[in-house]
Amino acid sequence: MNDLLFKLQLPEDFDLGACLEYMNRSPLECLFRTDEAGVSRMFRIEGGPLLVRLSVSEGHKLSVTRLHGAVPGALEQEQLARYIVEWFDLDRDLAPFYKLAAADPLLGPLASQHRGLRIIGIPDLFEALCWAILGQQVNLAFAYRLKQRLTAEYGEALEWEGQTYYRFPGPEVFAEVQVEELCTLQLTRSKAQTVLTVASLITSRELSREELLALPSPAAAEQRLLQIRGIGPWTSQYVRMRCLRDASSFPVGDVGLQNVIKFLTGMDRKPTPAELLELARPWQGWEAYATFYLWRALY
DNA sequence: CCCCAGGCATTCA
DNA sequence: TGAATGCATGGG
Repeated sequence: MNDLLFKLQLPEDFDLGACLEYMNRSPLECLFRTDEAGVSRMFRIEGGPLLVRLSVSEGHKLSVTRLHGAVPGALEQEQLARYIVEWFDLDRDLAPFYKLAAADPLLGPLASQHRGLRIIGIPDLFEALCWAILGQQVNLAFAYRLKQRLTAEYGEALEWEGQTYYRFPGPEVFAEVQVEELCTLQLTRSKAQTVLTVASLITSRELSREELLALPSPAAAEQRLLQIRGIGPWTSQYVRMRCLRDASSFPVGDVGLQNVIKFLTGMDRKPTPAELLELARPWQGWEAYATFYLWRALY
């Protein structure tokens, strides 16, 4: 079928291939499917599920095509476009980042090697919070497994051409769910409780992405998130980075980041948060991008 | 059996 | 305010 819905003009310093490499890092990823030249993802619009594929087309444009499902109206296409802009951070000018990276011994090689990679966002607040919560203090493979189970159990599935596509469940799905039920998916009690707390806050509109973005500063948004039990510094900084699109967010507690720095600098131990902050001084304003690129050295 | 993983809450000085 | 400790779970 392959209906072209619309095209988005891509910014300079965008390379879909570099983004796909990152997105392709786990075979357990269940919320989108990458191929050599693009990525497909399921959305839900008024008319039902909609399967969309993104790929690059002539003139440095991103083509958005409908593979299957409901036909989006003009308004829905605008929402979809907005989602994609946030997903790939398309409206950010990366020139300043590459300028500082070129002068940085740690970032320089990574910036050249992955040039055009952007922070792959998680525009939906509930999904972003859940992903961070699931990822607390477990290895990444297990975090993906937890997300996969949660999605398969509570999300929405769509079969098309022999593949299954999933959509992450909305927070309202968890209204009647008990902690014990989530624990059967191998979430710890604490993770299960935090997921339910967040689901309830978002469903009742006590918490929203719009509200967080409307706060005076990203730091204020972080403070707001920290008030929620089960959400600590790492989770709130991670959400700032992946959902609120704050390029200056710096998850210093991140063990992956610590390990990369240890590896790249040849330290015989992991750096302390204080040492990381010192190291990150030249990255002022771009700490999240620095972190994202540094993560690339891990896989 | 031990250590680690894209932490958090609690306690104690 | 900040360091130390307990905690929960699977993987290697």
